[in-house]
Amino acid sequence: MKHSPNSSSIEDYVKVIYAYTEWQDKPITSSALATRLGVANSSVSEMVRKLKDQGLVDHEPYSPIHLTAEGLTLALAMVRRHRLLETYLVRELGYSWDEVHDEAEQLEHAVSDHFIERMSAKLGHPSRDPHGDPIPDAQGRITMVPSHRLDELDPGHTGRISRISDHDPALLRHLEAIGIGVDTRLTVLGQPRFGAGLQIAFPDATNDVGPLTLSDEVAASLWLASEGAHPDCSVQELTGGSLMTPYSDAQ
Amino acid sequence: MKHSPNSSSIEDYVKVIYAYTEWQDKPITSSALATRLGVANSSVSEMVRKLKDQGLVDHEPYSPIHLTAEGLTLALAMVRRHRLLETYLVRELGYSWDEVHDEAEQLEHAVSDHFIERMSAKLGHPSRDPHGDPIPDAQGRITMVPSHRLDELDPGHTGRISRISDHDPALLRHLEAIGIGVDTRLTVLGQPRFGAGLQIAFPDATNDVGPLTLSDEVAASLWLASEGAHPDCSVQELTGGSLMTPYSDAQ
DNA sequence: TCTATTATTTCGGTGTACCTAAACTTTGAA
DNA sequence: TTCAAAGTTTAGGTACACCGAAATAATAGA
Repeated sequence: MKHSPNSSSIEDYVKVIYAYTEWQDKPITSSALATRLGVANSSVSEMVRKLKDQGLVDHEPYSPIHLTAEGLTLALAMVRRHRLLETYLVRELGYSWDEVHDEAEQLEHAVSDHFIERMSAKLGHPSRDPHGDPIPDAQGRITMVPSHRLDELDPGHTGRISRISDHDPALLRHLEAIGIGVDTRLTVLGQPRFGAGLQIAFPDATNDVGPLTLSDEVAASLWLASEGAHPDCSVQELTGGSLMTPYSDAQ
Repeated sequence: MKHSPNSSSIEDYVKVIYAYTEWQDKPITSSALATRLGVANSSVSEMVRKLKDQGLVDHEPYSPIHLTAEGLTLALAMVRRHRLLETYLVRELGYSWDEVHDEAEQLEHAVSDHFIERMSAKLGHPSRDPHGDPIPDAQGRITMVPSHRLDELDPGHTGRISRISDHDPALLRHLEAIGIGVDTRLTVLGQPRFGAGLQIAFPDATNDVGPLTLSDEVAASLWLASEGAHPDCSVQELTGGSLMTPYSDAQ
């Protein structure tokens, strides 16, 4: 029932379980969790049993792992912490885009709720972090934006980058170097195939370095929000038991 | 020799050992360390052995504990972290005087050196925290101010409060309520005796609530810097092996 | 100087979060 | 339908930072 002295490992496990389903539906498996946390499979089995005892996950042996409503609440609180911290480090302490992740990773376990809310207020309660990821509010609600992974789009699709995965600093520097950031406008030219890469162009004069080829790996780290039709924000309630499902463009 | 994965317990032990000798000379004993850390004596014995193995303290069984040069360097780094964090929380995030200690206590183990230096720069490299305690610079040097504990002064002594011990939030609120803060000007009227209290007056019109009696406990938390003669700052090098000795007024 | 008190250390044991290796399920290819 | 490969859990073990109780050293008073 209660998960009293919120150890930072528990917070990490729950956060990774949540993150896995943030942009797709398949629940996480034991080994995927182990890989993402950088621990042995056996450590995951043991820890998942503990998370289950504390009511944070549902789990049957040899099956994937799901967050309970309580686990989801904790996960969203951690995601809020992480993304607010990243935003704060960039805006208030002059961190560069690619430096913030590791610092936020440490800080998210150490700061108090009071600290988080002060920070949020000082920043004007932002709803996106520097990578374009949505920041849950204090009640765990998230503002969603219609978006697709670049490597899942057809040629001709135009929009602006709404989100960039923040796990590889080298990638972030590379993207910055070639002029791609959150809100950069792009047109998809050639369809991506694994190993073949993705052709894109910058419709904006400001970024006009002509067509560009991105590797599949890079394309998979970029999300494009369509222009027109769904400009921004369908809000979903996430506090209760309902899992977040990313907006699915049915065009 | 090396104290590689700087566990936060090690940091706490070293910090407390240092703090004990910051305002007087007697080295700390095993049991005093245990009390201040809130752990059992047996835990201290064990941990001190480890600190000795890592070259952070000198210690013979049944004797008091001294920091080595290396230990002092680590302690001063932690003190710098703590005091810069307190200053930052007050100045940038609107924390009140009495809220900062616990938050800083957590954060000092989690933030990177990069974070600390950004913060220091943003604050204009302050040399005092909100309690008036000196902040060591990045090389571990401290700017000292001549000062005495209020309960060690004779009647007639006049000066301004230069430092207030930050360990009791209730005390801080009380002092604020009766108009005493860092830089408040005071005159000592009646000599303190244990259990009897200390008589003081505010020479400043702004604080003129007349003579006041403070308990010995409160008086022991207040430091008075003399006016005139020694206005501010004799600087001592603290990086190497030399322990800090508080300025001693020979008048 | 001897003893009683106090201070400190040693000893055996706890919980957490890891690990490797072995045992066990599940899955999918033949 | 079977069985080997892949995925998962169990078993046994480590390091860390604690604990209380027992043993030992220091100290101070008679």
